[in-house]
Amino acid sequence: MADVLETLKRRGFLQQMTDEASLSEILASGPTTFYVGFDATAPSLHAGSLVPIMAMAHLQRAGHRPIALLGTGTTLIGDPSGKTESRPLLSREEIARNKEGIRANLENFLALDGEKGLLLENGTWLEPLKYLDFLREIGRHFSVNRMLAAETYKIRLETGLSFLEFNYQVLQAYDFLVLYRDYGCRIQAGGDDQWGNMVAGTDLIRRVMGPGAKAEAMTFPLLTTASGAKMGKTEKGAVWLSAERFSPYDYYQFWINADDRDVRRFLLLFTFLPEEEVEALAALQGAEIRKAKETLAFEATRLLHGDEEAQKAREASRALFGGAGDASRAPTCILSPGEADQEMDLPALFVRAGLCKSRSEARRLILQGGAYLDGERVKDLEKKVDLSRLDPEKGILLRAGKKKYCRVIRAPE
RNA sequence: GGGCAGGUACCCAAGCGGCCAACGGGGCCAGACUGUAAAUCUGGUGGCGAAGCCUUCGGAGGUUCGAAUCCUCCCCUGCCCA
Repeated sequence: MADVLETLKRRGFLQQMTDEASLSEILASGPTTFYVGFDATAPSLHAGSLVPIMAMAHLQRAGHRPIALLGTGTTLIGDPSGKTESRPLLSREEIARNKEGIRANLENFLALDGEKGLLLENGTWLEPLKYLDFLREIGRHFSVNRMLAAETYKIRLETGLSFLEFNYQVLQAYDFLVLYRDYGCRIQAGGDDQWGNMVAGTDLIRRVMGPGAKAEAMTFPLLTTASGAKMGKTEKGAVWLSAERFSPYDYYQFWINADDRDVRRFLLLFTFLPEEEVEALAALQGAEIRKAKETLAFEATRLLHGDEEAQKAREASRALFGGAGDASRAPTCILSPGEADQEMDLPALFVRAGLCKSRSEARRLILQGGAYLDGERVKDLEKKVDLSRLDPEKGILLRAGKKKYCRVIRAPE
């Protein structure tokens, strides 16, 4: 069995470990069960969750058994760790809906068939808990003094921390105990903001299961891009993993627009390319780096959306930005025949294609010279576009600014 | 429950009766320069528009020719006290 911990370390996955020697020993001794928790706060995960997911995939490839734990119970509480304010409470219905989306995201990367990997939800054991029993059996192991001193709650102690949220850590620790006891899960992994919650879990296991109990925790770095933004967020919002919320083309573009300084790190984290290959790509200088970015984008898109979608996205990207490739793969807006028969002025067209939010915004765009029709800059606000004779294949290509494209075509009668 | 301080556009934050669609900064958008990078510079950043109009300053009422600005009630947040 290859030293997967070493691999993870070299590829930049590891931030903190409770006991590196012990972890290494556990992983080397044979197939091991480990878990990573995911909050069910949204109907899709976003790119920020990719680090843990990729780490899980590496471990699974090395023969270990991942448990993806969906926080259907803990999400009812809300994790205050490192947050400046509490989130609105989610209903059970929302959480149930979110769960399905997240499951689909995870299954793109991991086998969660119950054999090679498991998908569990902590609502299963948290929902039936009896308050008094829980306090007596689990609550007594927690020191309020220590929890209050924790760094993750520091901000919240100034701005307000409700008793509800204060319980989050206790519940997450309890999760680990349940998984340890009932599923033989010995390792918890997660983002570095989870460190406090994870260590609370290993402590609880030792206290409840006795000093011989060996449970470990490891965290992954919380990535920021070289320009300081949180990984997985763009100005327009999160980079979702669900194709419905964030198209494969947009996903591809997200990666290809990576900052130069991030390319090496991203290739190591978000692709399975061998390290030598990554180093070769990362060594490219100047404009050549675009080759490395194209590889990054293609591989990352392939992992999430599959080979076919990745190829389509690459075709579109090449066509729009390089002049080669098939432009019909570009994002497309289809007009009904009724719509197409009406003349539209330029602002209306840009709004209809979704490139601008309001007519005012479209007007600004056009006035400032950021609007293009089939590659030609257009500055005439009044210009009418005759859509009734659009070529049903090619349509007309709209561009807003440097990077946003939309092809408008007319639906067949 | 009592006392105090607050709630202004994506965020921070001015404004405290007309000159306010609301200073400034950040962010974001566009342009120039580039390599679909970074940095830099310029312009823009509620909506509809030709002028102009319409909707905004926690919510609802009120005073006034005129309110983000004054008054009343309510909601929310933080701090201190119970």
